[in-house]
Amino acid sequence: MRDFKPAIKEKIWDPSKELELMRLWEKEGLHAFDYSDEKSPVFVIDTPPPYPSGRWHIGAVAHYTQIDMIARAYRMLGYNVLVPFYTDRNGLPVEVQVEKTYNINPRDYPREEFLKLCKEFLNKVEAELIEIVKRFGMSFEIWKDGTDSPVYRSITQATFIELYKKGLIYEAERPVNYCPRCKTTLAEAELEIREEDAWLYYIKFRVHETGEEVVIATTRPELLCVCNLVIFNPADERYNHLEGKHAVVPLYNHHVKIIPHPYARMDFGTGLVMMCSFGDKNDVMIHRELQIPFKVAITQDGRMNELAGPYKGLSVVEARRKIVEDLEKQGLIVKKEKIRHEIPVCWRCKTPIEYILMKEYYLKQLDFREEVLEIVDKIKFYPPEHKQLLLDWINSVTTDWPISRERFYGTEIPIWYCKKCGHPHLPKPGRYYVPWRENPFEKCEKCGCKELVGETRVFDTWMDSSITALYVSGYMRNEKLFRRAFPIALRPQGKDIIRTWLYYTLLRVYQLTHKPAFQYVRITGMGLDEKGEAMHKSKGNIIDPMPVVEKYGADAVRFWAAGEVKLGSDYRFSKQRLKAGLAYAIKLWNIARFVSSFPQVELSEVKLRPLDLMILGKLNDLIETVTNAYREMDVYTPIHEVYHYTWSIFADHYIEAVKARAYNRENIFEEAEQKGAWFTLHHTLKSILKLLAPIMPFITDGIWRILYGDGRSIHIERFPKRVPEFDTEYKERLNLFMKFNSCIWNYKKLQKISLKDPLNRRVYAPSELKDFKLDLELMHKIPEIRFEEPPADVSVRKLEEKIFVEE
RNA sequence: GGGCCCGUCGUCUAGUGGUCUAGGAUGCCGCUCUGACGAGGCGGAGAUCCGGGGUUCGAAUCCCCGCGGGCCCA
Repeated sequence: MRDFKPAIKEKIWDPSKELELMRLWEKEGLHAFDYSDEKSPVFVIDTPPPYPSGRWHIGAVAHYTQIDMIARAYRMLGYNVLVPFYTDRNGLPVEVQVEKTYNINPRDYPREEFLKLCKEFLNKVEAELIEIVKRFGMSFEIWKDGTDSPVYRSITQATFIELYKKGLIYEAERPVNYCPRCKTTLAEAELEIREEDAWLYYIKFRVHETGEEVVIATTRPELLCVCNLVIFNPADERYNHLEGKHAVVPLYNHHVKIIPHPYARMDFGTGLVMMCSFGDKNDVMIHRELQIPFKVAITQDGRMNELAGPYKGLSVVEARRKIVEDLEKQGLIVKKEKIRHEIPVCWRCKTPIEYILMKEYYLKQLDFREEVLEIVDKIKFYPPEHKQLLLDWINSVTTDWPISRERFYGTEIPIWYCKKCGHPHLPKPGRYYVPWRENPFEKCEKCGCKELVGETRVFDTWMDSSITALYVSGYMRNEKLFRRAFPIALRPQGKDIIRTWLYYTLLRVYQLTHKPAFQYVRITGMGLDEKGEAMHKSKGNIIDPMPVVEKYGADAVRFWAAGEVKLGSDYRFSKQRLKAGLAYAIKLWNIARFVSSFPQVELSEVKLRPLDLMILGKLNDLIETVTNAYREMDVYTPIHEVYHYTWSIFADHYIEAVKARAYNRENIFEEAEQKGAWFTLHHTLKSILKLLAPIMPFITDGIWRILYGDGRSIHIERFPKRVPEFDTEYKERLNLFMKFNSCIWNYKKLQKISLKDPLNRRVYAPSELKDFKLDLELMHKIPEIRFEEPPADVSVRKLEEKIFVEE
């Protein structure tokens, strides 16, 4: 009798084996894009360049591993996939970090030195990110040039120069969102809304015409000096008689009109509202609506100016305190009340923003609203409902995009001004310019003056981030690639940066190329902790991925990332699912261990039995479902379908049923049939491994290399194809087959018969199972199964419809 | 204040008018086995389908009003 020994020895898959494979992949260069391949369709993924402001939490790992799954799946679908990984290193976040870490103010610190500190910080965090990328098996091509590299910055500058020449960029002095801490203008997209405690002061005003006293509530008494109007709700009968009269502003004694306006809420404060220049967004809006001229009371460094009279020079907060004090002295404060209200804050340092007048460069976006909406229509969204989030944002944009920033670590705005006549000069695109350090112009092209001054400001970081789609596809650097790769295939990104990264990219790329930037957009939800709450540093509920990967392995984490929720929902951390992921890896390992006991044979030399065709037919369905899902950017369906097929169908039913034939110890089966079992086992396992490889790349490759790879990785394979000759009627019998097995297992259990012991009774089964007679008899050790209704004179127990056991 | 999205067992999900006295997975409980397996097998508990009203012969599924969560705008 032939002895079968598994080729796989160890009984356990140890996740620490992942480290060896990780090094192997790196050595073999498996993840590189093949620039020489001119035949395969190109699939470029616009990987979100992460901002190295700190280590990733487990949610970010889930997001990036999902991107990797799509990349790997598309490779196996036959695409030449380019997934670069580099980091987004421009802008405020690192500056704020460095300022805090070293306690320095960049405005009185040498610029070169400050930039150096920023760079060092970024390098350190970036190295950590790359370690995580590798450890979790992300098959990205790691690029050393991030968004702050000369090559990237030269592209940002070139696009600016181009758009400037096209007339899409202009300079204007307007009220802007201004962060007094970072001392820079911010775009609408860079604001965050926060709930804060504030004091609401009830202040006495006098009505000029009647002399009566009215009380107005405000959170910003320091703006009394620019109070331009008092309003009440038209339906508010308390104040109807004041219409057209004037209020006298305390301390300053100027007269302002009192009018009805629907913005005033009757239930807030006293129902009377004072409107000041730049008090908040509504103030700005109502000033515009009624065409009231703006008065500026706050300077660029956040202090009161001469309009504030005696309070000139004080900061906003100091002025507020002093004015309240003075009002109290004069008995003009009726009461103060603590309230919670929502205020816009700086996205990076969380300081409440002010509205102040600044001269900035603007990129036109209002004129492009309709065109961008049309472009959005040409892109396919996964999941489709998230498209609405983008449309809502586009429809809510109210001003052009201010793109200049009074900051340092960013791409410099490439402009020089004539010292004499102020005429702006733009250089030739093609290299990276640093205007505060160099000057490529000999003299002013207008007045001939020899002295030109470089611009000191930098761009909004989204000016850089919004051209990643061009950067990765070879724009301005590799024309040949660009022609094939653009518009690029896929933009994967989180829900939280739709209004920034996604919107700005579509806008900018449209302005530059008149095309949509991508074919597909895939939107993931946010990472939540185990309780279902968003992870925040301030909350202290950040989950570090490294201990998790050490305990469960990267494949288990990826199993969680793929299967936790459907695409688009927020995914929460779940130890339960990590355990399930590791258990699945071990199950798969042992299936492979069992299968590895048998020789691999060719289809041509075997005879397949109905049992084989049943499982192979079902495999055809699985292949179709899973590859279609991957094509639709879905990893949730594949992991669940493959899991179910492997465990609950292949292992539980087919393997159990085929053991007798695979071993064939009694020589009951002819050799070709025994080989049919071997073929089916190997063929099915191979297919499962391939279908699973994008999601669990380690264990699948671990098994593949031992059994099938002949030294090569599973990750250069293609997905299995449906084999038409396996599609037979037997596939339809699977459910009945499984039900029969469960009935017998259950019956044996009730009769206290061990599963390995014979069931010495005649069994009656539905006729559809007749073709599996021998398999079922051997599997359950039943002497005889009859595929008919039991005769009337025989005493039987009914286990299920058409399934009986003689008693 | 307005708009958009969402709300099914602890958790994730199937379900788009009748086959749903709501299916699966995972987790939990009990029993049992241990010869590919550290979740091998069998059984069990667990969901007033967010609440209310309506349309219909019939609603988790359609409509309206609430409530709760998320996002956007004002």
